[in-house]
Amino acid sequence: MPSAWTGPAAESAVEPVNVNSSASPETTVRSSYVPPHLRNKPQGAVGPVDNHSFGSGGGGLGESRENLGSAGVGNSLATAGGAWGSRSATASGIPSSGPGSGGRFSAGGWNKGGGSGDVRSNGLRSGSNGKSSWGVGSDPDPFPKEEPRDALFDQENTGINFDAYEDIPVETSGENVPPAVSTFAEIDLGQILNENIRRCKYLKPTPVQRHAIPISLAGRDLMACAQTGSGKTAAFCFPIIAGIMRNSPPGRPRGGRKAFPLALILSPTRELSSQIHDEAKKFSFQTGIRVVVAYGGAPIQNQLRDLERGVEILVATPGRLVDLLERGRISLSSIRYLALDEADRMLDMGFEPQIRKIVEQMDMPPAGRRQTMLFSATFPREIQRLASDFLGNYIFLAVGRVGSSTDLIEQRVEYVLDADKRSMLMDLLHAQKAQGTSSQHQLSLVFVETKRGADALEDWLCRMDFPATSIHGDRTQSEREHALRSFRNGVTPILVATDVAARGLDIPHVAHVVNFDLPNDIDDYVHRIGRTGRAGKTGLATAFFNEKDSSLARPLVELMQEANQEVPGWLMNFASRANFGGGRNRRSGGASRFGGRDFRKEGGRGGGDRYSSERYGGGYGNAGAGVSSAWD
DNA sequence: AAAAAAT
Repeated sequence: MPSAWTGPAAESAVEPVNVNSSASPETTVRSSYVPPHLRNKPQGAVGPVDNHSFGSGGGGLGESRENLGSAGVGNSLATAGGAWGSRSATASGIPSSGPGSGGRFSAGGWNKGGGSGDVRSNGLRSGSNGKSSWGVGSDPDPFPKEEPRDALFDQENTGINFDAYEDIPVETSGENVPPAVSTFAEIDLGQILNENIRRCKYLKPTPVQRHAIPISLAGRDLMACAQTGSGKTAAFCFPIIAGIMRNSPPGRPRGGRKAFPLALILSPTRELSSQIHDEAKKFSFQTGIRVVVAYGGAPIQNQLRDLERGVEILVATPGRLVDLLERGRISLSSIRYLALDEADRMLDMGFEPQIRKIVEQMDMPPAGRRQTMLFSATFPREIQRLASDFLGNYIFLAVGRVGSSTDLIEQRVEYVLDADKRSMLMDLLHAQKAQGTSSQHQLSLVFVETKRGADALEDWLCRMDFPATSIHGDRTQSEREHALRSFRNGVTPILVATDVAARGLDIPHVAHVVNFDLPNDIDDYVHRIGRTGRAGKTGLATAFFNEKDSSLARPLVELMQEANQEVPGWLMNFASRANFGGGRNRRSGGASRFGGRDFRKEGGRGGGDRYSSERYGGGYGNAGAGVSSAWD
């Protein structure tokens, strides 16, 4: 069901890279994952193979992404009319309406003549130029030698407010917990990795890194509560990479069709896997370590070929990995490191059978002969069972959410009838646009409840001339990747999303999260608003609330009060009117913010014992509430 | 009730 954006005309509007002249290509074109089916392809093959529905515009998309920071992209930066900057667009001589974009850009309101056919051809050209100037080396080295490499390493850390990390509460428990470090220099990660850390401009470790890295380097299993944006990915990648370098530096490919990865990183969504893959590749630059990603929605042949070329670190979603295992193309017998990211999310999504199959029923070495790291935002019973089954004598680490219970995220709730939501959203987006400067994108992430709703809203926004795109599970993988990329780099600074984007995705600089439709579960709300105010920056979250959301009123008020937010009187009324014991909405006061506890402390070690609802570590607000359930 | 994930 292609939306307006999937047509060539729409594509032309979103394709140009942003217009902000003050931003260099290096900082505006984010590092992004190149899916297997786009790698090392002769140029002409990209469009058709890619299978996205952008028509003839397709080839350019993959290309411009593949050549980060290339001259080609710079070219389009200099000339293309960005969606935000009508003035610049016209100043660059781009017609205010072009072939194929007529109707949609006549309504005015957002910008006049932001995109055009000319722009699209520019985008395409940039792709081709990039291709020819940089080439796509046929070797696995992801970083062509000069500028592009710096571009990649520059991306993640710009503007992280490290001071905001200082106050984050951290708690550890377990036997002989290795002491935390306060600098990277205190840990022996090896020279190459240290160099990559420097390239990434990581000046000092984040709290989760300070604790998790020494724990993992000491060879201990780890169960950790930490959110994306806290530096979690590096926290489990550094020890893996350092360990591989120290104990079994990558040698020749083993040959044969079966791959024998040394480390496995499981994550719930394709986008998250792809993001981890990007990070891991940066960290293992010039180590010889090969990082391969495998997930569904992309042709398996390319992943098979990548695996055949050798893999030390495999990043995967569970479904595709099971497929590959069943085909006998991967053996887990060499696994020495296992990391499960967003474990609660994976269980929510029904992955437990696949995960258990991967970890327990294939040929992976058992706990004790491998090192296991489990990350989860909450600690319900299923996670606890998973932990006692997968981990041995582990250390428990809980890290507060960056910006939790602070005023880093300003939460607003507006009473809006369904019929008025669109016009209200329009007002917010206009206000958001007015706040942005020409050099700084003000990204807005709009959550809706259904995939249909996402399509509808995106279509409407586009018709109203808002530079919007969408991400949800009915879109093809390449559409999803393109949407995310185009959002991240500011081409379409409005992203309409279902909960596929609620967790895990680390999108820097989201200025505004709009809950166009509120979720039913307060946990989901917390995750959604967590897309803003990241890495110590401030953010704004606006929710549209009406009678349909009554059951969320009480937990929402509690949450806002904990975070010292101003709660509107009418919402208080909803909360007091709400029938008591609103089932699952009542659960999880604080676990999503400062999560959980070491349940071993409660004598519930092992199997069937239900954990008590008693709390521990009360110093951090509502810690641990998430594990008591409505069933108790 | 919806979303995500292997085909």
